[in-house]
Parts: sequence; structure tokens; C-alpha cells
Amino acid sequence: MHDSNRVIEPNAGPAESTRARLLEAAGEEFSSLGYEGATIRSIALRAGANLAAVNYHFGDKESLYEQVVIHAHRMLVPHEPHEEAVGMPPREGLRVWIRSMLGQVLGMQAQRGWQHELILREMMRPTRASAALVREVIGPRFGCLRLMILAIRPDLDDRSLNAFCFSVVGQCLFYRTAGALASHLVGEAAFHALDLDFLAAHICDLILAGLGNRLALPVLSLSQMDQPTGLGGA
Amino acid sequence: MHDSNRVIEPNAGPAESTRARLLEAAGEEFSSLGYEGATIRSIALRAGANLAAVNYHFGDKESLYEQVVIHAHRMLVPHEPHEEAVGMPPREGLRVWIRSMLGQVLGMQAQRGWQHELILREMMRPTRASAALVREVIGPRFGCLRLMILAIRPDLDDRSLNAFCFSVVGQCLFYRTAGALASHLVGEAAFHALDLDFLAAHICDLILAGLGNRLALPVLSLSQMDQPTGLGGA
Amino acid sequence: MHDSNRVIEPNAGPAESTRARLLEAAGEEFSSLGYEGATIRSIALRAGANLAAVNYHFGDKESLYEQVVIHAHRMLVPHEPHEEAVGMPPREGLRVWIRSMLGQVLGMQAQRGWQHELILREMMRPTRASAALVREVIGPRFGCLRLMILAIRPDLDDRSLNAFCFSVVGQCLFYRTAGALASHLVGEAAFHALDLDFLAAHICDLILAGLGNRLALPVLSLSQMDQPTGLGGA
Amino acid sequence: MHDSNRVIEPNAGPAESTRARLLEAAGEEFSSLGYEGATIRSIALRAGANLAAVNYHFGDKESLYEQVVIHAHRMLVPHEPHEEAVGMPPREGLRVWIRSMLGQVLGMQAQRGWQHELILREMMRPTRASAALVREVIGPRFGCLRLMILAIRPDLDDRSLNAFCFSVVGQCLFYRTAGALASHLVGEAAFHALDLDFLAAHICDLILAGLGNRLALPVLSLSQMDQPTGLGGA
DNA sequence: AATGAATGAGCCTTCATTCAT
DNA sequence: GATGAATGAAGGCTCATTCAT
Repeated sequence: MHDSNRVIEPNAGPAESTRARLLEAAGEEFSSLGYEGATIRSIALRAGANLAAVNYHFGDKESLYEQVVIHAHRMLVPHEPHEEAVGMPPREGLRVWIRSMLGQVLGMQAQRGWQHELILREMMRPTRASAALVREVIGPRFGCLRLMILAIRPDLDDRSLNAFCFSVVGQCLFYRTAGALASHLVGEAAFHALDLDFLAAHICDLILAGLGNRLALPVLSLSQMDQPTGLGGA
Repeated sequence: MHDSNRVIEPNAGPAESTRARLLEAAGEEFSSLGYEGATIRSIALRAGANLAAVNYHFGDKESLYEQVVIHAHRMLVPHEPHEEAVGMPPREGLRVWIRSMLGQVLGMQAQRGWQHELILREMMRPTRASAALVREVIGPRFGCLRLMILAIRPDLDDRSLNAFCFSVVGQCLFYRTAGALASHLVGEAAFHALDLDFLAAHICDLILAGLGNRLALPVLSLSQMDQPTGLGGA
Repeated sequence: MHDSNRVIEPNAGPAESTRARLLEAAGEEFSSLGYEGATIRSIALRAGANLAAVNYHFGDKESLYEQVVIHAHRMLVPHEPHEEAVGMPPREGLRVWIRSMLGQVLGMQAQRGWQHELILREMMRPTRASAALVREVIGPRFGCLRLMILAIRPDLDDRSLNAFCFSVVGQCLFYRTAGALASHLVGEAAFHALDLDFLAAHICDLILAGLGNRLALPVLSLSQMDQPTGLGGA
Repeated sequence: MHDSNRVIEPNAGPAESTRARLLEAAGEEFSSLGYEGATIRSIALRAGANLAAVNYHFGDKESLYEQVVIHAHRMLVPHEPHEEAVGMPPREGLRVWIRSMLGQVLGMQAQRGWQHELILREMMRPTRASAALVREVIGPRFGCLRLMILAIRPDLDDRSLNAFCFSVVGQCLFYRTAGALASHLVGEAAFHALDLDFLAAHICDLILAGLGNRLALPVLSLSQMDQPTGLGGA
């Protein structure tokens, strides 16, 4: 096969199986280029494997993608950052959870980059491959958020509970889905001023304000009132 | 017929029809399949035109896309829904604005379907074609939102102001960008329960709670507590 | 029709007819890009005319080319440089002829550039269109050369006469047909050292030496012997 | 199979046949139709291969052309006809050299037809593919000619030496580059009378006359006069 | 006399896939 | 287990040409 600028095994340890290298390479390609954008040629190249190896090991581009998603999930589940939030008091846990998700969204976590990237892509446009991912990675993460909000406001009905959860997730995802647009709208400088710390606090405060803790949980409402976003008053 | 930035007469002669049909067909294709997914062959087919007609009228697939975006913008601008919000008191205007945007996002407006779809796509992944769109459609819409929030809380600094605006937009966009995922997470029935009326109220209440109502309308905080989302009271 | 960077009538006097402008534009295109390389789109563009005007006026790309060749011939015939050579003594005429042809080949004549270029192209690869050109432009030019050589050596049979003529023309044309190669072979500097004056003298001397004038025409042989190419001696 | 500059085994296995057939077919197409004229569709068809096979084996139309040129060179180098000339006395060697080149030019060698055609095309319009060709095929051939002329006239400066070499090559190439024109000018019968034997003798005599024969072989001037071209006496 | 619009054929390229070894 | 070779489908684009006005 012709390939003028071919690189042989850029990151392949010989001990690592071809299948594993393909999985890793595919993860990087899919996460950075999307499903359609990625080509199995490029994936095989990056993995230092033959073009046909992809079809040999996975049969299909789509099947490869499925396996990549599952692989990502396996690597991620044991280290889910939201796990830290479960033992905390709900308000604090919420803060941790939001900060963790926002961190992923803003690309603050260099290591395991493509796994998170892949998950975010699956959030925005789920494929047939993502059922497992939703069930085993996103679902638990979402369930954790749901529990914390329910702990803060046990009286919420399902519909409102979901709406609050989606409000949290929506605000976080926005900076990925529409980050480029947002940067255009307010200028790059103003957009960069919205760093992780600030945004996490803003979103958390907003949600807590919305959950309304003046009456139900006055002790926490005081601490909330000190936030710079001006949630306090009255 | 020669210039790229010619003006499209809305009531052009029959000779114009091919170009117009191409534009319409391209809009539908691009909005439903994305830029890469759409093919000029299919567009030409759908428009009942020759394959080369695309090249003749627009020169390029990319130029065609640009023209489609501009076309969408031209069809949308005269009927911008947020215009209604400008004369109202800010809190009411905000409610109208959110409801209007959410209505677009949830695809409640069957007519002019692909134009909104296209704009949402541009929000998520701006192309070189979207500069004008941002400037002339999204920018003003966003500016209106900004003004209303500033009217409610004139003391906000720029950073917080932007964050609030993005919180509004982010929550609205979520149901488009991650609607499928959300539906997966909570079940289709629960997801459908989140109708336009409910969500618009929820988002608006949340934002208003976050903005706090110390100064302007302290009594309003009470009325907010009565909302079905169950913020506050009891 | 779409054309992003269209230039309107770059060199068109309004009084000049479209047909004439097309002819001129086509001449420039054909001479610089060859028949296949030239496109009627570019020709029409350069002439400030409509794309269909070419087919309207000339029916065909090939017919246009024919007309261009004829046009070139009409512009060239009255000013044929070899005309100067007819009245001279044959050896001097030969020198003038060679210098004139070599001058065209080396592109020394900026004015009427494309006409000569076109003729040279036709020499190398005659098309159906060049019958008239050969008959009316190249033929006479060649006939003049033939007569001069015959005047120098009236005893030559037809075959040898033709061979000598072709030797002259071949040496001249070489610097066009294989100039790039020659430049590669000996280096650009050495190639540029072969200027018009030197080459014209070299070719003329070579031919005269080949024609052998020692015995037949001793008076001229003496002058020839003084040439720097060292034809003389013994 | 991966590398651009792999070595072609002349007796490759059956798997190699498609590539070899493509190379051969491409050689024929390129040599008869030129680079632009040839289409990879036709090449693949002629080779009995799939259209995409060209891309698979060579990546590109241009790269295919490069490989074809190199291939032509490899097939030609071992049988270079000018090799015979090196051991001879310079005048005799010159005669052999000219006859050999002229033989190629006049297409007297039916076998390996397209290779020579291709090289001649490269002479007239060198492409980026021809650097190696010039270096390895044309260069040595030319160097041989240069040495022989220098042996005949050691006093020549570089400029004159080059001019003489180009005079030789130019006269030979003429019958390829302008053969059609020449045939038109003098009539087909007269043109066919210029056979290989006659032309080779004519060109060689002409050059030798131009080089002068004062020092080395004064008697040879007499023998030259006996040539059928009728140079010289009475 | 001249033009804008439209067309059909063809070209090069890319991609995922399959097959024989 | 793995690979080199080959394939078919499709895509974007360019070009000369034609047609109705």
C-alpha cells in the first residue's frame, strides 16, 4: 500500500497487543475528530497496524466505535471524580460535583483526555454505542447529582427534580457546546475571564438560590448569602 | 447573478427559482445532516436541479453553505421573537425571552424549521459562515438578554453578567444539544413531561432567584415561591 | 453565474467588438497555456465577455482556436521579419534569418508575444487548425531559408537541401523545446551565457561550414575562417 | 510495499502484477496522451485493474507519473545505446552516438516504445519527476557527447562546447518535436526520404565540418566531401 | 447580437470493506 | 493472528456545451 509519509508505530510498545493499540488510537481519533471525521486508515496508521486490522479485530467501523466507548467507560469508572461527592453534605457535594464536571468540560484534565471528550460527544449526540456508556458512566454520575439535589430539597417532585438536574448539566455543557460562539459574543478576553473557579461557584450558587434555602435550611442560607454573586439579601 | 453578496429579491422571476430551490434544499440537507453529512448531489436532486447547478450558482459546497446560512438569517431576522421583549419590564421580558428561545430550541415552530436548526448548529460549531450570523442574529438576541438582566441587577460586573446570560442560554440549549441523552437518562415519559411552559417557568424562576430580588422587588420573592417548581416556601 | 473574483473587462475598450476581444484573449490564453490548458471560461473572463459568447461567436473551442491561429497569421504576415533577408546576399541573409528566428524562439520580442508563441506551439504540435498557418506563415519563412541555402550551394539535391534547412530550424527550436532541460544539464549560468548574439553566430557558422565553401566559394571561405568557432584552417 | 522509493523486483511474484500492469499501462497512456491527457480511469481499465488501485499503489496521479518516469528510466539505463560510443575514436563515436539518438527519436525501436517517448516529453517539458531522469539518463548521455566533442576540439571553451552539443541534440530532436510540421512543409514523400542513415550522416558531417578538422585529421575533410550530403568539393 | 441559466459527462480522490494468503 | 492487495461506491469539482430569451 502506498503511503508517502507513513510513521511506523509511533507509540506502540511491541508487547502491547495490536487490538489494544487500535483501541487507544481509535479513542484518540474519535474523540478529537468525531465518528465521521475519523478514518480507520488514520487509526490504523496511528496504531502502527495494518489497515485491515481494524476490520479484522472489530469487523466494522461502528463496532470499533462501540468497543472504544466501552473501553473508555472501563478506564473511567474506577476513577469517577464524582465519587468524592457522595459522602459529603449535599451542598458541598453539589459544589464538588459541579466543579468536577465543569473541569472536564473545560478540558482541565489533561490525562485521560480522550475518554472524557468521548463521553461529552456521546452526551451531545448519542449513538447506538452509547447505551452502555449512559447506563454505566453517565447514569451514575447523573444519579449522584439527583440524589444530592433531592437531599437539599426532599419535597421536589420528579419533574422539578429533573429540571434542576438538567439546569446544572446544561449550564456546564454550554461551555463546550457553544463555547466558540460564546467567545465570539463577548470577546475572547471576557470569555477567558470565566475560569473554572468562578463558573463553578456561579453555577452552584445559582442552583442553590433556585433551590431556595432561606426557609427550609436557614443555616446554609447564611453561608450562601456571602457569595459574590449576590444571592443573599432580604 | 454575478456577485457573491447580491441581494435576493423575494419575488424573483421564474429564472431565479432554481437558485432558490437549491438554497431551500441545501438548508434542509445541511440542517438535518450537517455540513459533512450533506452532499451536493442529494441537494441538487432534492431541488430538481443538475449537479453542476450548485457549482454554477454558488461555486463551492462551502460557499453554498455560507449562502444558506445567510439566507436563513435573512428569513429569520424580520420575525425575531425576542423583539416582543424589549418594551416590557425586565422580569417579564426575561420570561418572554426565555420562552421564545426555548420554543425555538424545542422545535415548537414547525414552519421555518431548518433555519433554527441551522442556527443551533452554528452555535455549537461555528464555521466561517457564521460571523454574519453571530453579528446579526445571535448577537442582538444575546444583547437583549444582557440588557434585561442588567436592568434587574444594575450592580453586576461584566463577568457575572456574562455568566448569568450564559446560564440562561445554556439551560435552554441543553434540551437541544443533549435532549437525546436527557431522554435516555430519565425515561421518555419523564422527559416529555418537561414541556415548554414548565421549563420556561423553571429556568426563569431559577435565574431570578439567582439574581436575587432584594432591592427591586422584594415582594416578588414571595410570588416566586409559589411557582410549581417549589422554590422556597413552606 | 457565480464567480467570486471576477474582473470586469480588464482590457476592453467598449468600441472594440466582443468578437475581437475574445480573439485577443484567446490568443493570450492559448499561447501561454496551450490548447488543453486554456479554458473558455478564463478566455471569456479575460475578454470581459459572457461565457456563452465564445460558443456564440465561434461555435466551438476548436473553432475558436482555428480562428485565433488565423488571426495570429493575419497580424504577423505583414511584418514578417524574414522579409529583410530576401534582398541580401545569401550568407548575410542567412545570418539575418537565423537571428530573427532565434530571437523569436528566445522570446526576445516582447511585442506581439502571443502570436509568435502560438506559431512555435503549432510547429511543435500541429493541429488541424494550423494548415493555413503552415501554408501562409511558416511555409514562406521556410521557403526563404531554402532559397538562401540553395543560393549558397546550388548543387544540392532536394534531400540534402531539406536536411540543411531542418538543421537550421532544429538548432533554433531546440532552445524552446528543450530549453528547460538544457538549462538543467549545463547549469543555469552556463545556459544564460548562450545569448542571442552568440547562438545566432554559432548556428550560422556551423551551417556555413557544413555547406562547405572552401572550394566552391573561396572568397567567402576566407571570411568564414576568421570566425571564432575555428572553421578555417588548412 | 509501503515505501515510495522501494525497489522493484524485476521478477516479482504474482501479487506484484497489478502494480506492474498499472505501471506499464500508465507508461503507455502518459507517453501517448501526455500527463493531462491521460486519465487514471483509462489507465486502470487498460491494466485490468480497479480505478482505486491507482490510488492504492501510488496514492496520486502525479505520484504515479513520477513512478512511471522512474520505471522508464530503470528499464532504459541497462541498455543505453551510447555506451557503445565510449571506447571508440571520437569522430567515430560521435557518429555512433548521433545515429543512436536519432534512432530513438525516429522511433526505430519498436520495443520499449513508450519509455523513449516519455523521456522525450520530459525533455520538452520537465516536470518535478524528471530531476532523477536528467541526472541518471539524460545527463550521462549528454556527458558522453560532450566528452567526444571535447576530444575532437580540446581548445573549445565551455560556452562553445555547450553550443555544439546543443546543436547536435537540437538537430536530432527536431525530427520528433517538429516532425509533423516538417512533413507538412516538404511533403510526406520528401520527408520520408530523410531516413535514419542519411540524417545521421548529415548531422555528423555538419558538426564535424563546424568543428573544423585542421589539426587532427586534415585528410578527413576530403573524406567528408565524399559523403552523400554533398558537402564540399566540385 | 448577446447573455444568464442550466446541463451532462467526466475527472481525481477518499473511504470502508473484503479477500486470499 | 495478521496482512498486503484489491475493490466498489460515492463525493466534490471542472469543463465545454446548449437553450431560452
